Amino acid sequence: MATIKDVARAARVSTATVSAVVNDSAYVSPELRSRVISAIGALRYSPSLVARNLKSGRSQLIALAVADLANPFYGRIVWAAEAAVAAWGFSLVLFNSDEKPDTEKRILARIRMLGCDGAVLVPVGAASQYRRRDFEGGVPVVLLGRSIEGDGVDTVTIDNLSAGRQATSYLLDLGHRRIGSVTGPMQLSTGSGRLDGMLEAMAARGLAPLPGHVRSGEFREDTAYSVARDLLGRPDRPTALYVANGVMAIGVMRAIVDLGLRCPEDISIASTDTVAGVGGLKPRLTRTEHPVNDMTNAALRMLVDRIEGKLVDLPARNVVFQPALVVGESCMPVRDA
Amino acid sequence: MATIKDVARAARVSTATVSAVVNDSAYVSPELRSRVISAIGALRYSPSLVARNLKSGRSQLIALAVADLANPFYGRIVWAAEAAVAAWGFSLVLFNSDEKPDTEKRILARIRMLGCDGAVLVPVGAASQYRRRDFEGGVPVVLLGRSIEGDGVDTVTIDNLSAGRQATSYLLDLGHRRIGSVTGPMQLSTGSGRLDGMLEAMAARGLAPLPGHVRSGEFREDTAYSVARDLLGRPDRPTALYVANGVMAIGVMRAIVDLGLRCPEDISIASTDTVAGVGGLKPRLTRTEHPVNDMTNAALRMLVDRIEGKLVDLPARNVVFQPALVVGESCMPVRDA
DNA sequence: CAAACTCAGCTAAACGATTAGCTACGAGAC
DNA sequence: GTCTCGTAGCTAATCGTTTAGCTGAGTTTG
Repeated sequence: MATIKDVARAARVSTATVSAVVNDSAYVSPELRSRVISAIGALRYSPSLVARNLKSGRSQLIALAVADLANPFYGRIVWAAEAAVAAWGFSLVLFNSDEKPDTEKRILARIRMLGCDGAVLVPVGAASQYRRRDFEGGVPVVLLGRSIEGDGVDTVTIDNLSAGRQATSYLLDLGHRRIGSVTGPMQLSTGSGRLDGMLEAMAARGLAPLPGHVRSGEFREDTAYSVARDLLGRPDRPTALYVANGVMAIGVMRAIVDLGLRCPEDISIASTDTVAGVGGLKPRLTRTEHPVNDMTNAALRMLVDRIEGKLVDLPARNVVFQPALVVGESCMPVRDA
Repeated sequence: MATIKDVARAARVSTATVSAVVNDSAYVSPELRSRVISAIGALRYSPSLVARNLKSGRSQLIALAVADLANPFYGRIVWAAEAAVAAWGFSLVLFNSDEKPDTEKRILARIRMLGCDGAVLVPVGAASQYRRRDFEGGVPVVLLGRSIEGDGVDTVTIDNLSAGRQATSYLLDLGHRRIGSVTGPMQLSTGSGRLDGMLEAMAARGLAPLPGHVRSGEFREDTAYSVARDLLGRPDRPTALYVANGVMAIGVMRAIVDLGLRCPEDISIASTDTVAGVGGLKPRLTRTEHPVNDMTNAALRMLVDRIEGKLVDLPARNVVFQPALVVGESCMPVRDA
């Protein structure tokens, strides 16, 4: 690989002149400029970002650590983040913490070593270990999707309470009273928040789920499948279910099919989040959706602001997005028992 | 951020000694070693990969450029690649060329500037611009998923011919004769290969699709939707369709629903590839599946071999994986007309 | 006892850029 | 003709590591 010295030698100028041409940072006479340019072409020179970054202290890298890459929801975040990062002139370094706090810790250390200019994190665990700018030293961070007690750090989240409330209210409006829920881990805001919203909606009408009708577990399809199989196998099974995320909804649907039940005839399903691209298959889920693109863009905008130092002294900001109810065909009015 | 000099000063040793302790690259007396270790702890020192990489010429970065991040198929590749890259001790830099050759070109330049140690590329366009080790100078590359004429570069692909043949043969075995196809761009091996496989299977029984029953377009849901709407709206519509990828299959399914048709009663669908997580929804697709994990791991293993210089002189290898037919409920025997 | 080894730990030169500060040349002012 | 000023382009320091090669004290050997 050709270096700036090779170019300087070939063009019979100093490295400073080459640098000036490359970065357009100082006036260079047309004569020398053209010599430099043709030397660059001849040697197929491209400046080393590594060297440049060592000098400047910037790496042009933004890290994204998601909680579970296997979940298509995070796939959409990755997609949006890549586009946003590229638009800002950075490159995206992707990590998967796989819902494991230990892995996340290693990732944070790695992000620091790589000298990433900033990081967007979907936090794992309930830890308040995330502090702005110095969560592990120096790197600005924005938390995405899940909120964390440990304050002082910028966050972008969804209103989980509202998500649970909206979906459940829809079921209640259809006349359902015996509503169950398959929800995520209680230590995550996305788990407890959505369930709280569901309970709140029911409480507002003087209702509460029957004992055993609320189950929580990991945000995974197979977890949801087995939980749903059990829950729906009971004699007092609910007439409707609120499912707290997209892949879980798929698992629940699979359980319904395998139990010989039909959706929505035998059981109505409303969820928060869905899996993109299942729109063509029957029944289309009734669910609340997240503005994934807007959320991701907001997170990156906040991060870049921090990186560019505009907001050094600003206190942490917490942006909350609202979910929207999208009606499919997975719910129908309750049949009189 | 503390540097190696700070640590050296605090521990009253030279930077060489600190380096020796950090990298375990030379014997250091227990006395000095412990001084260094405690200084590292006190200063929260972590070595700068940027500086290290400048010296070593390695970046510990592996780039992955996929053709379309919005396609869940690539989501699975990203997932598998992140895991494999991390297991090898590298970090993953992710790019989306969005099926645009221009974007891909910029990405290649960027990969080069970042000094990535290697790159896995899902090539866009038919270009033979990809040459091993010097496709743009210096960076080892493995092409994944699509093959390219321009030889001399390692590739990992799927047997597209076989995929098309298997899916179509299944439809033929069910008695279908008027089979159509919604397939991808002909300039991509994944487009033409799968169609060729389909035609081959039909030809083997002395058949061929009717004119207008074979449509090609971008590998996108909305493209497939409109193509399918048109194709299935015709009076001589096929009794079965072979759809060349997962998101297209979703689009076709949506078109079927919107036209008031039923699958599989009115039309059978067999596809290559599917969208993960739709397993719970009806009807489950009959499709050929790619061993995405194996393919991705194979690509990374080949890349790492090149990076470590084991195979400098080895000619390019082309590994081809076999698709497997997975039977769902989207097909049924043809009804006698 | 001096020569020959060992080897822990140090000094300093890279790696490939950026950039502060210097040089030297030409033009304008008197 | 000299002095000043402006400026194109150069020299060399710097970023934070790694590492070749050196130093000097301690040990062995004849």
